[in-house]
This record gives sequence, C-alpha cells and structure tokens, in this order.
Amino acid sequence: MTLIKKAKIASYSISDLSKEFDITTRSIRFYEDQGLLAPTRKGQTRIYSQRDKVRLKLVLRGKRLGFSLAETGRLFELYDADKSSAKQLTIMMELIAEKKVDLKQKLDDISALLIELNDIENNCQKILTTLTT
Amino acid sequence: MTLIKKAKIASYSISDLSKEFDITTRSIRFYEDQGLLAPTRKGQTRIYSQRDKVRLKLVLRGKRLGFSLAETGRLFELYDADKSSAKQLTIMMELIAEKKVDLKQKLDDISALLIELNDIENNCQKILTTLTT
DNA sequence: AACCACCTTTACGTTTACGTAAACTTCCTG
DNA sequence: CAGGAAGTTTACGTAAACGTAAAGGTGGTT
Repeated sequence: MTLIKKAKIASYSISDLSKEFDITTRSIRFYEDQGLLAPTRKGQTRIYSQRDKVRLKLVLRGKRLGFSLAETGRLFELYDADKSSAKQLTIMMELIAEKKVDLKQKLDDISALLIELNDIENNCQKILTTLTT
Repeated sequence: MTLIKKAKIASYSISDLSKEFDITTRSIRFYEDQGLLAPTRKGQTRIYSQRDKVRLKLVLRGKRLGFSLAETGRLFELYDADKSSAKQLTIMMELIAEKKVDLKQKLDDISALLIELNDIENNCQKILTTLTT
C-alpha cells in the first residue's frame, strides 16, 4: 500500500464554527480562554482544525450534560494525558471510574424522569379524550 | 374497608433536610425563594412536610441533570397544573414532548461518553499491565 | 441568669459562562 | 478609495446559584 493520502486538511473560521454549532463567537473565544481550544493563527485570525472542531463539539456535549467547562477540561486531559507512568495511569483510571459513577447516576435520573413524564403524558391524553368527546 | 389510616405525618426541620441531602440551609431557603418549596411555619420556623422533602429531592435530581431551578419549576407546574381546559392540556403535552427530546439527547450523549471512557479505560489497563510486567 | 444550639432575615460578595459595547485592523468589493 | 464584512482585543455588565457575615429571636438546660 504505497498510496499516500494527501488529505486536504479541513480548517474553519470562527464564524464557520459559530454558525455550524449555533453559538456566538464570544463563546468560542471564551472556551479558548479556558484552555479548551487552541486554534492556530494566520496573522491575528484564528484558524480551527478538524481537531478543534471535534473538541468544540465535545464541549457542547458536556454542557448538555451539565458539566462545567472545567470538568470538560479534565476529560480532555484524559484523552491527551501522557500514559508513561504507572502512577499517572492509576490516577487516570480513578478519574474515569468517578465519571462513570456520575454518568450512571445520570442515567438513573433520566430513566426515572422519563417514566414520570410518560405517566403525566398518558394522564393528560386520557383527560383530553374524555374532554373532547 | 373501614380501616382508617391515621398516618403520622412526617415533618422535618431545615437542618434535618440539609443533613439528609448534604446541602446547606442557605440552598434550601434559596429554593423556597425561587418558589420550588413552600414549607409551613410554626412561628418563624419552617416546617417541611413529606411533600416538601420529595420536591427537594426532585430539585437535586434536576440539578444533577443540569436543569436550572427555573426549569425544574416548570416541571413542578406539570405535576400541579390544572387539567380542566383542553388548551392547557395540549400546552402541557407539548412541554412534555420537548423535555422528552431533551432527555433522549442526554441519553445519547451519555452513551457516547461512556463508550469513550471505557475505551480510554481499557487502553490504560493494557498499558498498565505492559508497564508492570 | 447565662449559655448554647438552632432558627430567622437582610444584604453584600463570589463563581461560572458568557453578553455587550467600544475601538481597531484587514480584506474585499463597488 | 470609500465602505462594508469579518476578524481582533479590552473591558465592563449580567444572570444563576449560592457563600458568607451580621444581627437578632427562641427554646432548653445547667
């Protein structure tokens, strides 16, 4: 396989991303301030890579889940961390275990709430049909 | 069934609840300020009923899911709303539908994140065993 | 009576996550 | 070359969710 993939590396302007994700440029710059993004520069202007775009998507996913930007930052460290020392690795695995507990709690919370919402919904539907007949 | 349940109605002080849920009394009073709790009074002192306690639990569940207090308030309205008018009922059902979409998004987000965390975890484990052998 | 634990209100302070405005550069287009 | 359109930095403003005193009431007990 001597086929070389001369991939056209996708890049984005700040307004590209702001439109795509429906957020303000202010937010994007703020995430950079907080160390969550690190676009390159062409002169003054920020240039976002595919990796930056993925990161931004992950930030927004974190927000949907109620994570603070700092928490999302810690998750990023997990992705990037150096895995050379056994100590570092065990610390990482502890963090992962914690997050997993957190996420499982959220799953339980969502299940419970979905059941309750369905109950109310059914109830509403029932009353509605009796009202309109 | 003439058996009458003379239930001893449970009541709680603010510090009872703060200990049980591991939050400050400040928070509990703040939730009241925001209209999420409505304890009765004995003199100046707040008395919390079983219902208040359940509500507080729901507030905290909402927080875990990243809901604002205002959003949780709207959910409470769903529980309490008058279901007499067809118009009101359809509005309610729309709100419920929205929330369900929201929750399903969260489920997807959590699933994705759990998969990623498991990946990292496995990777760490693998490296760790190669390091320690 | 003095003290302690627990309750109260009032009010200013703090963190997070941006909003918003001002003032400026850079690049394109009519 | 005048005028946008989109980029930049700097900086003050804001909403949400409390934290943190300050100052005081209430009830039991030693």
